[in-house]
Amino acid sequence: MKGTNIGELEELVLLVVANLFDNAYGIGVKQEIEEKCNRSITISTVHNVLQRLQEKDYLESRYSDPAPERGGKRKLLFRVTPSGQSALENSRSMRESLWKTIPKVAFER
Amino acid sequence: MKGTNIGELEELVLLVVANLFDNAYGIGVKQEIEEKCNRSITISTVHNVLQRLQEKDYLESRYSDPAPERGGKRKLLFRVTPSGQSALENSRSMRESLWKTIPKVAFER
DNA sequence: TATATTTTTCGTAATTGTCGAAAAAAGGTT
DNA sequence: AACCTTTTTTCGACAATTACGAAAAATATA
Repeated sequence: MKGTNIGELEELVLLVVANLFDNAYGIGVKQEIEEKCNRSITISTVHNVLQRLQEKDYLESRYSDPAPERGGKRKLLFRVTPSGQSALENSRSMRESLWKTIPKVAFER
Repeated sequence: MKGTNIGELEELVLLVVANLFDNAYGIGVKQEIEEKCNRSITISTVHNVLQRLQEKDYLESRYSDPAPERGGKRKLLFRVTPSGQSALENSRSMRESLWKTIPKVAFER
């Protein structure tokens, strides 16, 4: 079922957009993922995911004014929607409840 | 990069296997996902993921004795490996640390 | 042997994850 | 103006994961 589920990378990007708040555009997200998550990712991948999340209504976007710097093109800034917030909260609480009921023996050797 | 990441469904199945501990075989996992997670999934999908997780060394398996019931075929029982446990703990702590730093404004309207 | 039941394996299609290269937009150079 | 450099987004393609239906295997019972 398309659009109803949320993939692993999609969830990560959603969390990073929430963190960056008003600097959440492609390159900002890429850098945050590489620094905070110690995971390499290309800018194309980030943009692809951002766009898909917007189509799923988990993100919304607007253009910033162009920055007065060399190459300072306008940025496409993203923000988590209420649906996006719910999706995040749902996966979090689902996983937490599963963690809580794991019997100790499951991880004994 | 194949085998290095862990998908959303893979993580869920890993958590469910840990929960079921010594009843973690295909159908048990399917039922647990449908009941606890309120998510429908076919048995083929579950088996596919179980197998891939074993190839990634996040699960190990052994055959049970056949059950003395009509159709009681031997079950392929799964168990989370130390690598699997690490993978689970890593994604959990990564996400938790991202949750902690989300500014309040990010979810304000 | 034939049938019904439980479980796993196989083949295939849709969605998600991934990247390289091209296109756009802006400021600086000549 | 014409050209180059930088920042950023868009496009096109392919790989990995997610998802099913149908077939095969193994077992008990008739």
